[in-house]
Amino acid sequence: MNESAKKQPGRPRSAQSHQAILQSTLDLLAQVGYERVSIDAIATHAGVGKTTIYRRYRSKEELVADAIESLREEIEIPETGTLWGDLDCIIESAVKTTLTPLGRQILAMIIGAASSSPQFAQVYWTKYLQPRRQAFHVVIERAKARYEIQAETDSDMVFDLISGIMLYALVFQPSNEPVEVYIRRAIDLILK
Amino acid sequence: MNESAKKQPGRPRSAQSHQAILQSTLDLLAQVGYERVSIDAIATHAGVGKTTIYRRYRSKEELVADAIESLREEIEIPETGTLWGDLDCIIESAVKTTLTPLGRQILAMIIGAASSSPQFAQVYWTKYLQPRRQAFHVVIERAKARYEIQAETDSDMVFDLISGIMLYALVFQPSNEPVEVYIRRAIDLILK
Amino acid sequence: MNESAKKQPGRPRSAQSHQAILQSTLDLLAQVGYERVSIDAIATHAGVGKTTIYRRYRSKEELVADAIESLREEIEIPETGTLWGDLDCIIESAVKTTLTPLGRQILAMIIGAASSSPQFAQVYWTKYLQPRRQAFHVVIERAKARYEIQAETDSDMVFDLISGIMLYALVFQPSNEPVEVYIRRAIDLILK
Amino acid sequence: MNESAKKQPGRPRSAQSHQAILQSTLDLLAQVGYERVSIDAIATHAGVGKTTIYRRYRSKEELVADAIESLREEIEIPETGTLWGDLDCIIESAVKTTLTPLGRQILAMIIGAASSSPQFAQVYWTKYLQPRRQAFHVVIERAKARYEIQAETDSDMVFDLISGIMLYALVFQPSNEPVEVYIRRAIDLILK
DNA sequence: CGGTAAGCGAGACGGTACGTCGCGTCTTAAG
DNA sequence: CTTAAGACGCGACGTACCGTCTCGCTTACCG
Repeated sequence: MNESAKKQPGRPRSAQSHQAILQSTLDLLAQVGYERVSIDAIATHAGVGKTTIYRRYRSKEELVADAIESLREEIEIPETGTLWGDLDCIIESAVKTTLTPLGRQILAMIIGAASSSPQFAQVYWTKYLQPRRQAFHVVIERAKARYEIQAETDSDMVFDLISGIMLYALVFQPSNEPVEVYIRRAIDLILK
Repeated sequence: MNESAKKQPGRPRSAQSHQAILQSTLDLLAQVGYERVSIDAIATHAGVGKTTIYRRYRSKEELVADAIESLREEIEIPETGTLWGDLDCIIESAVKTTLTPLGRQILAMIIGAASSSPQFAQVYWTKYLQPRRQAFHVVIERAKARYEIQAETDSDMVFDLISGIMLYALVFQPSNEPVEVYIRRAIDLILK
Repeated sequence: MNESAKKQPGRPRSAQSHQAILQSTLDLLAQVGYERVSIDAIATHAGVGKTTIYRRYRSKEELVADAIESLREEIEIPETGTLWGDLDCIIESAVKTTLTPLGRQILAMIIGAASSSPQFAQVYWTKYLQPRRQAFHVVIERAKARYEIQAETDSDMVFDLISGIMLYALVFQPSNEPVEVYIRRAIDLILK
Repeated sequence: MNESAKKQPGRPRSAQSHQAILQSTLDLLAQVGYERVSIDAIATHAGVGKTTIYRRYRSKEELVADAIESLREEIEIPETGTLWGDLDCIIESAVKTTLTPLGRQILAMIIGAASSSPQFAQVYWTKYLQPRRQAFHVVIERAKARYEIQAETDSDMVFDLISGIMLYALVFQPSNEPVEVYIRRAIDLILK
């Protein structure tokens, strides 16, 4: 079958080291932030030589990007029977993954890199946001079928608005309410 | 009037150097991004000693923050007579200032810093967003008076949604349309 | 006789690789000097894995020592019939083997190592200098028998003086004459 | 006078750091040898940043060369009244400075470098050996005036022979006698 | 003649030192 | 008392070798 897979000579790269590197990267990233993580620190924390990191990644950016990649969990489409039940699931899940030190750092990095290397943000868009947008589409279609919302609602735009307000709330905390409540209010306004 | 102004002895600080520093900071910020600007480079580019920078700012962050501050233009509340006329002005102005390399860098910086030092984002919120939110409030109130939109519309939440979708669009370019058109569609959805 | 020689099982070590390693070591040693030779480079140049080198030698020092060992040619005692005929042969041979990039590197290495590990120089002394000293002794004894020089001449000391001046000339080039001429003048002075 | 001397702007290089660097270099050089000294270690030992070293020297070689330079003491021409009195002074002084770990390391380095960059040995020759050769010339001339040795003796060649045998003795320890005694015997043979 | 044990090439591994760069501070002389 | 210049201590960067450790193969011998 995959005839090229097992052909390369020499000692194979250690999956264990690989995992340790990614985990340490995420740990330290959450602790001290992107700027202040040093490759040396990651290597030490992972019990690994710097070489082993640089063999896999050309730079801190690449390493961090892959570390973030690695923790992308499965998207599951909630099905509670009501629109707001589904939405609450989505909000909770999104808030949970984004409203952490690590989440903030990742977003900051993506936005920062987006300027110099747009494909970086593109990856995040393709791998992370796009699938959720589609899951959201399903939720909205179901709600339309139940006549909970108008048939002409543009689910993509609604998703983008929700993502936008979450990004915004994350950075600026525009309200004194808990984020979840604020988000729910916003969605309420969008969906009338 | 300001009797204390001319009191301190010695050579006064050069306003010319000050300006050169800010301009160079913005130039290089737009060119290479926050991370890769070096104080040395700014000093050289501005024809100024590093001392002169560090006398005014304690760190790169402070310098960059002030440089960004310095280009904040006056907020003017548009008054075209119709809600959409006003909104178009607001959108155009916002897009114009944000959709540039410099704009992106600034946002990236704010979001990045927001994680480690929240007061950084707070400054941006207070000095930049808050006034615009208030201006937006005026525009919405006028529209309410003209019965263009419902009286119970929460102008702050609408503003946040718009800001959010702009932030989001800026980073992820979720659509193939020009940003302005996309934003306008979004606002349309919000205001029904 | 050597009943243990052919007993060990498994694949025997490749004499071809062995030779390639030694040759590559000497080549690179002459090209870039002891410090800058890397085992990796030797392995690559010899078309051999690093393992194959480290199975034979514990360190770069050992490898280089053996490589040098390997090129030690037979000492032949010249017999031209006159003292100076013999001496000329000795000088020419010595100059020829020492006044090359490789020769210099080897000497440098020996002297360098002599400080940290005296047995290194001792090996060179025992294996290289001692036999020549004895050959020289024969030449001198013959000259004494021919009454060309005084009977009480200490051949060892003369040999050491000659070796010393050659070492010295090699490093410092104290004269504008060709080395051979300079050496001959020195010997002349020693033997009156 | 020296019109160019005091013109350069900026903070002058710290003579104190300079001294600390040289001293630490010599200390560590004597302790662990050229190969095993690390710039980091020198910097730490000297209480100095690596930058400060690299601002002055491009490489370890350059640094070490200058450190060695720095400890060159004054040459004084002995005047005991007899040739052998003078010679004993010279021998003792030479042995004292060369027969130390540091002395050996220095010689090793010079010889090693001589191969790749001959001007390195040339410096040592010009700055160290040449002056001693001249001092030695004076000693020999005085002995000639006292009719202690033949008038046609070539003092340079004698000096070179002595230097050579010392270099040789230093590296190979060809005899069981103390070095001073061995050297004295050698000189005796040269001068008949 | 097929098993077994060492050798082989390739190359990844945990380290150490390298030489460079940027930080924010300090020290000059010049204004 | 500020300025331009630039040295300072520090610490991270990414590279190059070190000597060790797997890998999946030969390659020879021995039972």
